Amino acid sequence: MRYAEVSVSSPIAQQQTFSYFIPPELNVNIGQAVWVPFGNKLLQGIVLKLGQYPSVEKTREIIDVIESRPLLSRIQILLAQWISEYYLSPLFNAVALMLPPGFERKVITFISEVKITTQCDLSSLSQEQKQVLELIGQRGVINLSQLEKVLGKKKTQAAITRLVGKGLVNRSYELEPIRVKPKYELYISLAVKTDKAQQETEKLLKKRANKQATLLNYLVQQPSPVSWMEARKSINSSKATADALVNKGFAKIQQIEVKREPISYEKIFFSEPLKLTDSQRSAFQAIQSSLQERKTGQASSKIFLLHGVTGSGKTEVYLQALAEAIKQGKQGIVLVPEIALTPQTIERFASRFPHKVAVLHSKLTLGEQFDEWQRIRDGEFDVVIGPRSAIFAPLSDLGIIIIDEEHEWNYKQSDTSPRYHTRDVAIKLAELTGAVVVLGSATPDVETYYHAQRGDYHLLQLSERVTPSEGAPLPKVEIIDLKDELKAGNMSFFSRSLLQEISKTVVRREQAILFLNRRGAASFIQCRNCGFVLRCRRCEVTLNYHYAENILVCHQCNYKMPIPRVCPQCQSPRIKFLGIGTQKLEQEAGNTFPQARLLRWDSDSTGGKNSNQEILDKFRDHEADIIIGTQMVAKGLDLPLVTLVGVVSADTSINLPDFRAGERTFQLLSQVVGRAGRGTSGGQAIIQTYSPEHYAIQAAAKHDYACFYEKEITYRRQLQNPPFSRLVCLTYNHTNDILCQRESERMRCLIIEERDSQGIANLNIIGPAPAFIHRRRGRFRWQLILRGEEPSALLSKMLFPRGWTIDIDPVNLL
DNA sequence: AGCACGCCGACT
DNA sequence: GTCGGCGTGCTC
Repeated sequence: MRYAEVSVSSPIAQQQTFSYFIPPELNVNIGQAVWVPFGNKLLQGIVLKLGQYPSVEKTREIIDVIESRPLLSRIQILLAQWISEYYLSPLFNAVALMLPPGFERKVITFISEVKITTQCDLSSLSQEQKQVLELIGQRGVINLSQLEKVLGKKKTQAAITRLVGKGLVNRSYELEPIRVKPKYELYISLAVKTDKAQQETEKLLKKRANKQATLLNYLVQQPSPVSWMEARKSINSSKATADALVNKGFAKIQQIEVKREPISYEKIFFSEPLKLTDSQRSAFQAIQSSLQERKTGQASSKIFLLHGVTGSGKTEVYLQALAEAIKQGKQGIVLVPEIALTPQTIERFASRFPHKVAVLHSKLTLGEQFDEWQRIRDGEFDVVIGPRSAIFAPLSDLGIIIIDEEHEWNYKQSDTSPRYHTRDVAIKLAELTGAVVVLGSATPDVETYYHAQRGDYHLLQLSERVTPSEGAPLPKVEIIDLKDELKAGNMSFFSRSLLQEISKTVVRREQAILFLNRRGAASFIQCRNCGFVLRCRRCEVTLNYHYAENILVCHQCNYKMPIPRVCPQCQSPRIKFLGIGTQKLEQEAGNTFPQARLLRWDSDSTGGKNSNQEILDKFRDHEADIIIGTQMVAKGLDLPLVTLVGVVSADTSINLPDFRAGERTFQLLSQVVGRAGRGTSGGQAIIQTYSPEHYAIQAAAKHDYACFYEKEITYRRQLQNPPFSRLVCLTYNHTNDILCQRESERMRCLIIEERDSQGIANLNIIGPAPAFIHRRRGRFRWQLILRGEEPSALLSKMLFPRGWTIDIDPVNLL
């Protein structure tokens, strides 16, 4: 095996690997990270294959291995290759999902002057070139990106190219410094035998060196080296005291590698498995027997859908299923939506499997993430819990994958390539490892439920509510038609019914949730004189007014500007604020219920690391009576004092031009309505809407998933939308709208050509059309949507110029 | 993504 | 001529 097929971290690499010669002195294995020369620079790469022959005639040599232990297992390599092929993403991007946090290192370019300067032709140089030379002259070497900051990117590039051509300057490359390192702490221990130390303690006491005596005595009692920081704190010692003992040879201080731990076990106690209800037990037993079958290697991949309303005890089923997998010597992954990754969730798992639960989470410091990853690879954990990326945790023997709230859209990575869906990756991974997949939700994704109905997945139903009090009824839901309120002359945000119930709730010293799916105060501002509406300069959307900071904010690009005194178009000072957001609602609620204490929870009110938790804690401790918020309030955990949920407007998500708008609305409403009455006192919910007859609203009010599903699946079948077809969303970005349209039309023709040459039937091409948000961050966007049985197969043979993004199985089409 | 190379218009 | 601007092609 003299050649390696390497996936390199260059964007041009796309789907291919590159062949490199393995120098005889290097020991190169599959899955290893290596340094390779690529063009004129050094890149990181991962060895995916070894072979006797290269795939091209001319090869270069691998420079060195980065780490002797392979970073990727064979299964992970297969998974990365599948992701790259299926989602049409560059291979290295797929590989990178599985690398340890902080692994990737950028190349930094430096510019330096050439020593033998021939001074003759300096006069013929341009302004920029002279400037560059001058800057370099000051220090000898300069970072290219610093230079670009001073002179601008294009100018610098041009100037440097000419100067290099003339032989006046040189380029050199260095790697960005390693971002994470193992953490070391000072540890102190005895350097002599115990009896000798005790003798010395006596001597020290006689000499009245009490501090040294105390420390020495403390060290005598420790069986192993102790953290110097802890020792210092517990006996109030000082560095001078320790140094004195070290110098005399009685103690020694050394650097010991420590792992940063995100879970603090101080307040976590072991929890026993709970007694299961009948439906929980039969669900558990189905999973258990599948796990046992797997062990003997008989069954094919098994996927379960655990369908149960909030409070029906899905988590206990997960816990016992995990315990079963662990009993068989396997490990498990638990995926939760990012927002649900609160200390309570972690604690629930950590207390059942003490010190055996790893957390992977973007809010952890890079160092914590790095250590956690290393420890998972070292086999220190049985369970890994985290958001979607945790599916790539380096476990050696995976037995079970649990995806909680499987309908959550966050499980699809939509912003960066690879645009993968965690559920589909999990199913693929289960196929490769033989693991069992458990999908859990109260409102399953329509596509998931369809597969369960067809028997592709095994459906497990949890019918009754178990927590906190046996059989607590689901909240009673009232739908308010806002048209009737208008007719009755009620112009406020609160219907008469909601107003009354909020007052009653506050008086009873209970809590209420007010839900509104829009941030800010006003969703747009308009001139009363000429009708002009203020829009973002870079995005084709209205600017939202934010009350707290008294500014206008673009919810697409976060552009901020002060409120103009007069209309920019007609100079009229009569500007009005229209549309409602959480900030405005908070203000209104303050006026309407002056006696109530309010709290707002949306992405504007949460900034720091723990603030979500802080707000939640504050509310749970009854430091507020009413919480006002966006989707976040729908996902909070148990809030036993909440007896009223008010949906101020159910209409924000219902009218979006996306075939999943109904599903989205149903899920959101079901979730938020389910927040009421989780305690013993029961609860009720009020949904305000202008479309009271809409099936999603009706079904959510009745807590009737089956009813919603039947309607929804009928529509999907009629319009041939997923799960009856598969979609691909192609978006082209350009600063020029005309070019953008032209390119989209050209691509449409190419796709039709390819479709017909391959003889593919049943493939619709919708568009091109401007995207719902036509302009974002200064770039126009046009879309093509493909709908068919296997739309991605066709695209893999095509070439897409820069500016195109391809989203396979998109989760939203906006 | 960078970077080299090559072609074309503007200007000393 | 020469410089800068810009499109094109290449990286095992």
